[in-house]
Amino acid sequence: MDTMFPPPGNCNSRTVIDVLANKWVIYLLAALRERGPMRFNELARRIGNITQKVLTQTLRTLERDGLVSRTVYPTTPPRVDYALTDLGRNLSEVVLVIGEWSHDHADEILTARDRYDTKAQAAPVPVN
Amino acid sequence: MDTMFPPPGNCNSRTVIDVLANKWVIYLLAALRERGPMRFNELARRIGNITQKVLTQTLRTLERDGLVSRTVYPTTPPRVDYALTDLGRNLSEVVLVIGEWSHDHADEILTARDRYDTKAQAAPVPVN
DNA sequence: CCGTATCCAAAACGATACTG
DNA sequence: CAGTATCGTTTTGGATACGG
Repeated sequence: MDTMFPPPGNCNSRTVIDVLANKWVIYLLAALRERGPMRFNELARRIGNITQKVLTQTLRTLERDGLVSRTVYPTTPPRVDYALTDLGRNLSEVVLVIGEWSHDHADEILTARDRYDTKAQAAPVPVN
Repeated sequence: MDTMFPPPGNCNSRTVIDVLANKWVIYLLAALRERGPMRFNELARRIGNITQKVLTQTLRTLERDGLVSRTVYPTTPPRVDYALTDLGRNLSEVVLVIGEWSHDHADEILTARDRYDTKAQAAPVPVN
């Protein structure tokens, strides 16, 4: 592979990258990886700050992409389990790498951000 | 680390993950990793389908986060080079992992997507 | 060449109400 | 419990024009 992301159109890699370029997808894959199969509301609580609508949407696209499986148990009330497929578990390894890097370097990013904002603040902007 | 993405508020990891959850960021880091320092228009051509506005925006946030450095050579016409910082180069390793996975599994995703769409199509929807 | 500024369209997201 | 449907807002992105 001489070039990783050949400019567009004919490049399949990009369509996959676009899947991962979504924070909800990353949180979801991470949660399912950590805890195994989970129910809808369980996932919602675990992720936090996600609405039903977005959770549903995200789960559907992951199902469509063959990364997550959906199993319905016809009980009352209904029970629905979401789990990683083999492909999804495989991808979750990548997510694990992302998570570890984030954990390890979060403070460096935040520090850089502070420094940048402080400098911007120091610019000689007239009071009015 | 018992839990990778503790639900929100107090979690620094998430703010970093949110940086990477952006296709332009991923493309940019990949391009700079592959080819070393690049000029503005060079980056634009390399990535393709990105507008000046978005390229500028993305570069600024990466600069703010300490991932990319910006060097201006005061020639006429001006020359501006963008390069990975040490931190950015470090993160680009993660991007490399993403890129490789995408390359290797793109067809599986696309196949799953086709299968899903075909099934949806097969649903017994009345003509009207 | 390397941007910024502005306006506009499209997509993502949140809140809320309702259903099997 | 596990969703769907609708509406309004916010965010993101594209197109274009202009400036150092």
